[in-house]
Amino acid sequence: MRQFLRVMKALSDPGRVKIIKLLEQRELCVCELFGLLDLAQSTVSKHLKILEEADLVTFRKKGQWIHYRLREVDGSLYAMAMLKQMDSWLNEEPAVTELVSELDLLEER
Amino acid sequence: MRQFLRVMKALSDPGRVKIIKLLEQRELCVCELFGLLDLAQSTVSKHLKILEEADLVTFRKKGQWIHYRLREVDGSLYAMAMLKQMDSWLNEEPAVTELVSELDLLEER
DNA sequence: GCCGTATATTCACAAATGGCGATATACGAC
DNA sequence: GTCGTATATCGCCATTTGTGAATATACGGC
Repeated sequence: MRQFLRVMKALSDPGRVKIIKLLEQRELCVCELFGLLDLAQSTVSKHLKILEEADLVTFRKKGQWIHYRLREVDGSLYAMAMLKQMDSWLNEEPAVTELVSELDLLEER
Repeated sequence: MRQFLRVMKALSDPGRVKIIKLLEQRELCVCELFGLLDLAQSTVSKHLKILEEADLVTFRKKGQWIHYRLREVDGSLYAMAMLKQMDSWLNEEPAVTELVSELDLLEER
C-alpha cells in the first residue's frame, strides 16, 4: 500500500506531472527543468526527490549536472504501470504541449 | 489535467483506496462502509464525495440507504483506466484482505 | 404528525503539502 | 587555492487535507 500511495501522491501535483511529461521527451538536468517550469529551483529539486522516491524517475551525475530520466525499469509495479499509462495521457493538454514546444525550441540550438 | 489530478488525488488516501477495494466486491451502502472502516461516518461520507467527483464511484438511492458502487462506465478516461488497474492491484495487501474477509463474514448471514 | 435510522454538511483543529529564499554542498574552470 | 554554476537541504509560511463531533436533512415506520 505504501508504494502504491507514494506513486499516486507523486502524480497528484501539476508540477510533478509536467516534469514527467517533459522527461518523456528526453533526459533533462535540473537546470533545464527549472528553466522550463515556473517554479523555484528548490521546489523543482523537492519535486524530483518525491518522484524519485516513488520510483518514477532516476538520475545520473555528469560533471556538475545531474540528469534525470524516467525510470522505465526496476521500479515498483505501480510506478512502471503508471509511467506506461502517462505516456498516452495528457499529450493534448495545453499546459503540456506548451512546455514540450519550449523544449523543442531549446533543441534547435 | 484537472480530471487527471482529481483521480490521482482521490487514490492518494488509504481510506479511499480501501473503499475502492471494498466496492470491487459489491455495491455497499455508507453504513456498511462505515462499519468496516475505522473512520467516522462524516469522514466516510466526505471520502465518497471525493471519489464521486473523480468519477470513480457512483450511487443510487434505495429507501433511506444510498448504495455506492464503482463507476465502470461513462466516467473520465483516467477514472476508467485506473479502476481497471486497481482491480489487479493491492489484492494481497493485508489491510485489504482483512477488510474483504470482514465483508465476507457479513455476507454469510 | 413523531421517532429512529441513514446520510450529508458544517465547524474546528491538527497534520501534511507546496512554495520560496537562504544556505550548504559538490564540481569544473581558472 | 578562489570563483561561478548546479543541485540539495533547511527554515519558514500559507494553503490544503484528513479527521471527528455536532448539526442538518431525508426517509420509512408508526
